[in-house]
Amino acid sequence: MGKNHITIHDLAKALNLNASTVSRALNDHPKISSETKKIVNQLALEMNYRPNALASSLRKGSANTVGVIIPRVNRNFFASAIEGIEAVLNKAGYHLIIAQSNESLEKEKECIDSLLNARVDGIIISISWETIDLAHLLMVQEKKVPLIFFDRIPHNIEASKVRLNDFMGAYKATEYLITHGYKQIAHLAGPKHLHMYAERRRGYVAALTDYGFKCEDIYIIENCLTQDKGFEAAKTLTSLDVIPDAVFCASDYSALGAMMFLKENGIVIPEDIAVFGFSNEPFTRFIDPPLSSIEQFPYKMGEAAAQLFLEEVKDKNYRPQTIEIMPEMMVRKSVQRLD
Amino acid sequence: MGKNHITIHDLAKALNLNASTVSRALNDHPKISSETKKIVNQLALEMNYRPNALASSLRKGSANTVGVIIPRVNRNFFASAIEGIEAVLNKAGYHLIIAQSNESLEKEKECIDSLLNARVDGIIISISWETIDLAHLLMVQEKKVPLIFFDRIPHNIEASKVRLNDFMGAYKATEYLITHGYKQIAHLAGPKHLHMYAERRRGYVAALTDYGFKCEDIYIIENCLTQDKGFEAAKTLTSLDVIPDAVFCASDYSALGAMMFLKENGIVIPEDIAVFGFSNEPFTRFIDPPLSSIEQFPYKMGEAAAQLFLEEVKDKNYRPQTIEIMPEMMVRKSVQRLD
DNA sequence: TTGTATGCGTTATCAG
DNA sequence: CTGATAACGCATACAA
Repeated sequence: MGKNHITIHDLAKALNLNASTVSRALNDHPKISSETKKIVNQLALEMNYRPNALASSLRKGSANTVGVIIPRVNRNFFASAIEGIEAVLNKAGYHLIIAQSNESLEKEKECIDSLLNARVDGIIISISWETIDLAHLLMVQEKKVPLIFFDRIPHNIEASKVRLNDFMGAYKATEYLITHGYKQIAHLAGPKHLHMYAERRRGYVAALTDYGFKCEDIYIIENCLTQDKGFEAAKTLTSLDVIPDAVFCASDYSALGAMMFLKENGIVIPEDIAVFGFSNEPFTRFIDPPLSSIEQFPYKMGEAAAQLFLEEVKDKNYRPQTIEIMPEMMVRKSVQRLD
Repeated sequence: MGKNHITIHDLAKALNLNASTVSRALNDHPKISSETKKIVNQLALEMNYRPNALASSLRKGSANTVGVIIPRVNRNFFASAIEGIEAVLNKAGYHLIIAQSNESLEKEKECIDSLLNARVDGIIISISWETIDLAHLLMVQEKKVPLIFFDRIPHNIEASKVRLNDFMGAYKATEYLITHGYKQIAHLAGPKHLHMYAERRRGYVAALTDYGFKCEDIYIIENCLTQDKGFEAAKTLTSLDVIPDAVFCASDYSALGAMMFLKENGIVIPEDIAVFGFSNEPFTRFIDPPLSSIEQFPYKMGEAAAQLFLEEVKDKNYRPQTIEIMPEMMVRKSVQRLD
């Protein structure tokens, strides 16, 4: 592998120049004659020279690279976020290294390690569900490597963050249901210890309270994020004395499961029961009836995270900032009564 | 950035050792005393030393890294493929650099450039739709960098490839429709110049022919891959003198569009018209009725591509190989007549 | 405008 | 078993 690569020395020799002159010519250094630049660049092209980014980065002390750690690429939300990050950072001359934690703290640590070893200029991360101990993240900060969180954010660490306003997303959805005549609104909730789900629950409760509704525990199904759990939840809810006429779900998947149960049992959506999801997964617009949901703007979140990195890297005495993305309702037939 | 990094020299100085001894100790070199190894590793831990992967790679002439170029991460197929590639290559000690071409030849060339500059040990690629000129890919081979294609494959280049047997996927789907009593089977086809769509069309035609059906051009809608095009196609097909009773679509999205038109116009799926898609997109199982489709096993394709790379890199006089993945039918309600 | 010398942090080679 | 030295390819301070 070693010997068949062309270096600036090869170019220099061929042109009777010094390697440093070649280096400068290739980098468009101001005090190199345009004549020299021309012949150097031409020969470089002819000989198919490619700069060794490794060597260059080593010398410069920076690889112009940002590491992105996400739980999985195979999720619409994270894939879109990556695209947003990439759009901003490419424009600024940075490359991306994408690493997956697979929802494992152990793997997340490994990702951090290799990114630090690769001397990335910064790390943008959405943490795994397992990440409670933050030692590895604090270590990144000790190394003075800019660290930006997005979407899944630990609260007990001082750093730049891009967060979704989950509270408002939930509030708006619940409010929509209330103002469109639904009276008994249930909630399929996520685990309490995860901040974003706690917030969604809080938004749901706040809307009910603000509009003078009672919030009853019996209408809140705990830890209900998957399709299966949603199915079961619908079964539970429809067997209550007073059956709810709407369900606000913390996840599109539990919403989907609930819809399946309802449809199988002849309960009409949204006439009998309305369903509202969260995340605006691609499938929501395709199912029958199309599922109303909360759009999180992952692309925008990615862009914002990248922006925060750029600011932090530019300004030496930068102070951590938090950007809040406001979600939007995507109202579809699953909540529109024909009246 | 430069000065606050700990190097093997720092460790060496602190321990009154030579840098090379430290290096060897950290790399678990056989002829270093276990005593030395212990103290070195301990100090490394204490001082939070991290090896500079850039320097190491430069010196070793390899970064143990493979580049993956795909059109977009935000597609289920490619995201799954990446996971397959990563699973295999991580186990073999390689890292991944993921680059997106955004379906642009220009961007694809840039990706190739930066990957080569990063001195990757190989490139695994699914080419963009625009990629007809292959100069940049041939150049990779000239540089003796292993190049593996998957899914989207140029035919006029000698290299290792992982391909889906599109022909059989289409054949099976069409055959299924035939053997389940459908008589007039239409086809929403992709662009003829793209090999995979040509193959799907060929499979469709072959099945019809094998079973003694006439294959009529009027039932083939050209260049029909999107939801909108599928919608229009359904409109066209249902206005024919003899309306088809089944549609085999080269894409799940055109299938979806067709289903939308049919449902809106009171045509019952699958009683009046059956619909078969291709790709097994996640949404296919959620829509109503669930859409039958062809599973392409992207994760498996990724694994296979990674395997090919490993073989090629191991064996100096390796000869290009092609692995063919056999797709499978996912039969769902969109083709199951209740009879 | 160009050349010289040096170092980025490792590792490989050659001694001892 | 360990040490000294050079080299990977490039970029920069300094000199000319």
